[in-house]
Amino acid sequence: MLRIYEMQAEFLKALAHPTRLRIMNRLRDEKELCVCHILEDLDMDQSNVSQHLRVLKKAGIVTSNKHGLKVYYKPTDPDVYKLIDQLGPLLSNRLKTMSAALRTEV
Amino acid sequence: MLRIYEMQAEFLKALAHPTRLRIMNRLRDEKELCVCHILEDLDMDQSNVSQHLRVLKKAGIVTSNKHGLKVYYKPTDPDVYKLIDQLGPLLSNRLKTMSAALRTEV
DNA sequence: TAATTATATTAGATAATTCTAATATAGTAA
DNA sequence: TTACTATATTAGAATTATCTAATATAATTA
Repeated sequence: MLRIYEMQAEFLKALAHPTRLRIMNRLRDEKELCVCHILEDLDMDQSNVSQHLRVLKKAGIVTSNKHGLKVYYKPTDPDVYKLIDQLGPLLSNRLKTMSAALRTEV
Repeated sequence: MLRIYEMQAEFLKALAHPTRLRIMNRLRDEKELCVCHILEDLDMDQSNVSQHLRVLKKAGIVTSNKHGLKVYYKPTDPDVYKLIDQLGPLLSNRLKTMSAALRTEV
């Protein structure tokens, strides 16, 4: 029995959080980034960010490796940004449609 | 204050469910499809499917219109499939990486 | 009007996610 | 060894998502 939709849903769910999308955006174009630098941009609890990184890692979206005390994260597959970058046009189209609908309904 | 990551996350979250991905796949290449036909493929409770359709609609991913008793759904923006179709390669790459890792570790 | 059909909504139970706070671990340096 | 630093884990509370079952609504037909 194929569970492709389950796998797709798990992947999307792992991405579908503002903090995790922020982390992924921070990792864009970076070879890799240590947690200490990821933390800098986020202004969030260290343990919370650590938990979000775990979610991304469990879904296979990022990988990590340790050098000394520091742990470096990077996207497993840079193609994940092709997916993320589809969101921009989709959302702006949606806003356009909504505002057009507002205009005609008023 | 920009909430772009929140909007992106909401959109992804609305897609991130096996049943909703199944529905979206069913709607692919269709001009529009009535709930009765969507139900056919899913073998699920009618009210459950109706609730999933509501989630998709609230996120702006599908739109609906009523003709008589029937309600027809279609994707708001066909470009949503560009995003969905990125999942295939990402997941198969992930599987490849995992099976390679297994081979070297045994 | 009454019955039927297609779909939506509600209520409530269960499960999953998220956050905060506290604590644990692993590596480094004194 | 002890202290310190970077990161991870755990526990528990609060929130959100999901499913099932029951009911409601709106359009159609008899």
